[in-house]
Formats: sequence, structure tokens, C-alpha cells
Amino acid sequence: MPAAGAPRDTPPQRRIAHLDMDAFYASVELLRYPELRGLPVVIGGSRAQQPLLLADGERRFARLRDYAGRGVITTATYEARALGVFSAMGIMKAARLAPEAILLPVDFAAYRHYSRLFKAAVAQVAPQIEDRGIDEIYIDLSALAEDTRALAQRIKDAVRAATGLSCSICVAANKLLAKIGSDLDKPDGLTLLNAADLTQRIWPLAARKINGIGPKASARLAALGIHCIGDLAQADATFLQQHFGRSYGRWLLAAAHGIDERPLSTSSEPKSISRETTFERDLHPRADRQTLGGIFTALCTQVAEDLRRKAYQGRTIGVKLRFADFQTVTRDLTLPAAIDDAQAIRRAAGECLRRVPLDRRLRLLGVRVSALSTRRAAADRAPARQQELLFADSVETPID
DNA sequence: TCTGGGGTCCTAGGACCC
DNA sequence: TCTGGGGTCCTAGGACCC
Repeated sequence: MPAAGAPRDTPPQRRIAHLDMDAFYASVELLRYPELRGLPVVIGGSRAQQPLLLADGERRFARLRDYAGRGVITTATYEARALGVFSAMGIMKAARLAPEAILLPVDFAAYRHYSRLFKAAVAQVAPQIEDRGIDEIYIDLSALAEDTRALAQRIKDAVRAATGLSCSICVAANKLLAKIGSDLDKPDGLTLLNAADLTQRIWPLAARKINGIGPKASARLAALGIHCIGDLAQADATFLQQHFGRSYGRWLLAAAHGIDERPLSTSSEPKSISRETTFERDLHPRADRQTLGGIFTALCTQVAEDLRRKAYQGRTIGVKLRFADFQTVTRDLTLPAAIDDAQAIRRAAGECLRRVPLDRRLRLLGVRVSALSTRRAAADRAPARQQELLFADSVETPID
């Protein structure tokens, strides 16, 4: 027991890294098409043209100006960003800014391959990893003895050796700061942040740089005269809670002070599996009934395939509709038991659809399955039923 | 000629149960 | 029959992230 007045035990400072691949999709494409290095290149548009291989072995690439239709930019090379083209920008708008930029279609299979490669390479150096999607991870370095900068450099080197790609990495006391820091020196950055850096390097940044402050919250903050993280740190706690609610208000203030105790989450199970599609043109529920029906069935089939491939079943089936004016509605239905087959999903999703007044043009349709369980867990909950299924299967594939 | 597709988490109200 | 309170599940929408 520490004597009264003795300093409390403070937990040892953590060392949390955030690693972010540089312009990931575009960089993977440049490995495949090195002749595009140095040019403005954007990835996006589900209907973008594949490069054409000419008779002389040359490739002809589509230009942004050639694209017609819906879609957004997924990634842009730094040369394209210099022209004002960024992720999530509509392709038609991007084409006005950079008509000559090369446009490539997305190839998720290729990006997933490189994603696995870089994560495996990092895991060889530091195994405590939280997956944050295809192109970024958090790494807990606390348990490793090595000097922080040397360790970060070794991780960067391992990623480059495994993939030929560069990444940006920041090591800080927590995830929140590491995430902000990895963006400070892109591309190919290596940033270390300590306590003294909070006021010098973090506070001048826009509040929007905090992971969790999006376009809506930053607009509301700006309307209150709060623009940078330092402004937020100086704001009154009660004032923030009045405007943003108790929970979010408190979090905003803590975040601005660089406080974040969240541990890494090194394993996770999916909560939902979904498929959705935006149509090339808006479709009317009556006039385009046949087309919509076909799309709806295809979505249910794809979701069912995804579920089975990943060995999940779900009890809650839902639909998502987006009207021409971008208004979005969802409906869902929870069943007594989890399912994973296309026909049952289509039946339940059809029930949901009937609860939406369908009198306007649609631009998007989606199907989602949530309240997931693994097939193994489902078997544990319903042993008798599973016995029947095993028996039924055994007709096809006898068990000895 | 705006605005993809895959997710997670939070809030809030109502039903229902004890 | 004048009416509390807590807990859980379900549903819908929205903000946010990659």
C-alpha cells in the first residue's frame, strides 16, 4: 500500500503505432503498370475501362475525360491529388479538374493480396496488430524492448521488402494520436509523437483530423467558432456537452487533449454482411419492375454466397433503398432462427420491401444480413436440428 | 453531370417482461 | 384503472470510417 501522499502507480506509457499504406490502391496498380509512375492516376468507377493491350505490346489507358456515368474516385496518386482530385469525389467532377488523368478500375482481389502480404510482414516484427481495413493497422509495440524509431523503421522496411510499397507510420501514446500522426509526414513518413508535441503539432490541426469528427460534427463545431483541435481543447466542458450530448461532448474534449485509453482489438467477428448496388440510371419500381427484381435476386444470392463462404448465418435480414433524391430508408426483420440460403433471404428481404412505399425512382438497392452467428455456434444452440442437417448431408457424402 | 460499397457504432422509441 | 422502474429485444435512422 502506498503511503498517503505517495505518488500513485502510473501505468507504463504505451507505444502504439498506426501504419497507413500510401495511396494504397493506386500504388498497387503502379506495381503492375510501372509506366504510369509520375503521372496523375485515379482508381474508381465500377464501370471504368480495363487498359487495352495493343498489338505492339503497348497499353492504352482510359482517361478520366472518357468516363461517362456514376461513380466516385476511390484513390488518387499524389500527382492526381496535386490537381485537386481526392477520394470520394464524383468522377465527373474529377474529370473537369484533371481530364487527362489515367483512370483504372478497382481490383479488390489484387489489393487484398497485397494487404495480406504487408500485414504478415508486420506481424513478423510486432505481432500485436489491430486490423483497421485493407490498408491500415494499429500495432502495439509496448512489449518490445527495441528503440522506438529503430522499430518503426524496421517495420517500414519489412513492408517494403514484402510488397515493394511504402507506408507512413507514427508511434504515439495511444491510437488517437498515432492515427493523427501517421498523416503528418505522408508519403513514406516516420513520425514519433511525445507529450510535448500535443500543443505544438496537434493543436494547430483542424478538428476534422480527429478520427471520429466527421463532416457534420466539424461543421457544427465551426459554427460555434471551434476550428482547430486547440480551440476544442480550450472549450468549456459544459458548453460542449450542451451542444453535442453528454457522451460525445466528453469524448470531444478528451480527444482534443490527446486522451485515449482504448486498447487494441486484436481479433473481431463480423457483425453484418451486405451487398448493395447503385444503378447506372435511376429505376422506377413499376416501370422497371423486371430489372429491379433481377437485381434484388442477385443481391440476395451474393449475400448468401458471402455468408456460406465465411461460414456465417444471420437472424436479421434487411433491405436498404436510396431514392433519386438520395433519401435513404432501411427496413429489417428478425427471424426466429438464423439462415444463410438465398431463397430464404429473398423471402425475408421481400417482406421488408413490402413495408416501403414504392412510388418514386430508386438509385440504390441493398440487402443486409446481421445478428450473425457462426455455423458452429448455431449448431451448439440447436443440436437436434443440426443432427437432422448432418443426417441430410450424409445422404450425399456418407460419414464413416 | 454531385454523392460507391463495405462496414461499425450510437441513439431513441416502443414492445414486452418482471 | 390513474400508472414506478429496470432490463432486453427489435427497428429505423444517422454519423462516421476505409
